[in-house]
Amino acid sequence: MSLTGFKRTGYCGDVSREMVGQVVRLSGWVQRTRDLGGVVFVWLRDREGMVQLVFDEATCGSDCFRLGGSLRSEYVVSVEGEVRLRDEQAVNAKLKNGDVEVFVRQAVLLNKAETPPIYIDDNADENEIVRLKYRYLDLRRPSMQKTLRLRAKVISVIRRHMESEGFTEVETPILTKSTPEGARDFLVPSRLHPGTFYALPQSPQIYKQLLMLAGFDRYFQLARCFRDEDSRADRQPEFTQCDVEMSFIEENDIQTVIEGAFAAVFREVMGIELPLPLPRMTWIDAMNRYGSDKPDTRFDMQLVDISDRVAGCGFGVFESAVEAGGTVRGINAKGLAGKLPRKEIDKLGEFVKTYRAKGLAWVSLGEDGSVRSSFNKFLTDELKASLFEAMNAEKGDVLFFVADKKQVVWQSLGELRKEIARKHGLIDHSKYNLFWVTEFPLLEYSEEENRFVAMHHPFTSYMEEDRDLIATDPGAVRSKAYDLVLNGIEMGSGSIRIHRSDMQSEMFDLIGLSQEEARLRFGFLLDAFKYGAPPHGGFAFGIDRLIMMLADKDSLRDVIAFPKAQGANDLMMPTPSTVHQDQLDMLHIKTVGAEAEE
RNA sequence: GGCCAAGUAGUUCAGUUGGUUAGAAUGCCAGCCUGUCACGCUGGAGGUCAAGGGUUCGAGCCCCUUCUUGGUCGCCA
Repeated sequence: MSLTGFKRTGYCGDVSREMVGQVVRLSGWVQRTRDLGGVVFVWLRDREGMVQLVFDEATCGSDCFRLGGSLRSEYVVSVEGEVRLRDEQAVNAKLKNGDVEVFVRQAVLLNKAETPPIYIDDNADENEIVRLKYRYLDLRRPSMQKTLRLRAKVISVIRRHMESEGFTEVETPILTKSTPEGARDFLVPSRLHPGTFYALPQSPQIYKQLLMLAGFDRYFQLARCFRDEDSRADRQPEFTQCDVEMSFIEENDIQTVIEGAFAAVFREVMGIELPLPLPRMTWIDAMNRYGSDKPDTRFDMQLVDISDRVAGCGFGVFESAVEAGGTVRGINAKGLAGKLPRKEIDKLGEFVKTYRAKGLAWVSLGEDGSVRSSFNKFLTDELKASLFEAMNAEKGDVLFFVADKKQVVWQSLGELRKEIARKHGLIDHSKYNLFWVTEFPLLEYSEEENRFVAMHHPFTSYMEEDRDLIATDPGAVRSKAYDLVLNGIEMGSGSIRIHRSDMQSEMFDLIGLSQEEARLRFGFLLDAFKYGAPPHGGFAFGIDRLIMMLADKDSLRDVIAFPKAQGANDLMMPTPSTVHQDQLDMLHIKTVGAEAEE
């Protein structure tokens, strides 16, 4: 049927008490029908919500009444009818406009629908596979509609904030150049240049630095980025970030702009005032206290270094770790002795092993004054007193210790404190703890590659006061890099960049990138820096993750309209998919994986 | 690349020690019903138990392989 002459007067969800007596025209999808024989009730749904239609033969005539009875889930209809107040006992309190209903006078069936494979209902609990396969139906759910509209609002707020701060939005290419270091690139073969490839951008990093050189001074972009790495619940191969760069600035200048954007989002979208400036925490402080460079500070349970106190205690695990240059640290699960029986503790022991800890030492202080421990034999009164003092231990506490290399201790205890907090409800979910982590190390040593690699990226500047360490102790050099952290999730990161080509070459040397390779990959950048590059720095934060936090979702898939599944595939289309040999020929690709078997 | 979990009706799930024709709820279809709102009542249809192989008189269940999906470690400048 056509829609001729049937223009709607408003949205189903907006029909309200104030409209009683009015004749309205509505269009939407049938949510549910209840056919009582002599009267048919139909819930009609559109993006604003639902309203109950009443098909009564006396009001709408026999043809229309028959049509009402033939409606099924997700049929598309337009109706005209009068808004009436419901009888008091017939009010549905669960519907936002459950006190009114529309008595249909005319109806047009615009389209039928097959029985949908999933329920269009927020309470439905379908498998992710089915939801993703029928994403266009999944998106009809009110919660999905709400989340995507929240997303649009957040993006709008960010864009307005950046514009008001004098930033110019510039689009940078999607077809760009593959770079060494960092994540794997998605590659696009060139038809015109056999054997060569474009790469999809992991971020517009180099472009935005070149824009600073070009004198734009303040740039931003809501940039789509691509990384060919394995997915996680909070990691998609394709994602959107707000990418920012500024000239003639120091750390605090860019941080002020960024936290202003977050404050605007929290104010306008959540109605929450963030106290500015946001707190700062140095990287080493974050690692020592929380075992993570993105600490969740909504609960305490901080790490305590007990390396000095266990020297000579006789417990081989502790002593050998310290002797090997490692460390022994612990956390105190306050008052959880009753909730952490031996079996639970053993599970936590398995838990830390996934983070390469070899084991988990523990001391449990019973309410009755008893003390049980995995290293009871070595727990002399003297050691007990020392440890309890260090750990601020009282009756009812459970102490956990890991002895290993610093990185392993940090990570395993950092994850363990989060795991305990999650399981025992120690997290205050009403909090939004947003703060900066600063002074990241410039380099980290890669055991695998047997060299230093850039912790942030190789364009990051170091702190002047650490210059002398470059020659003597590169691993200790701090950089002008900073992350923004929200409730234990990394929102984004940035840095002050290197703006002189000699310093950039020095950096490439440090990470073992040969002059030839550097010239091949970044020659244009080194050249560009010769023509008057201003001091500059920037930041980029993930839009998807921010929305995930604001919408209180556990997965990025819930905040992206058409997300990828874990295997970076789209289950709806589906893709990736094979292509015709003709297309491959044009791209000078000769095989389709057949020879991979060899 | 590793580890863990899952895959049974359109959907969400149950399925005992390996034993008759694989069940429930919901959805769907048909009939009845004038105030339902998770409408109700009656009846009906609906299954490659992910795929392949093996063990067995007999496999949804046990074993092997593969595939798919989720979580995760590594990885993610």
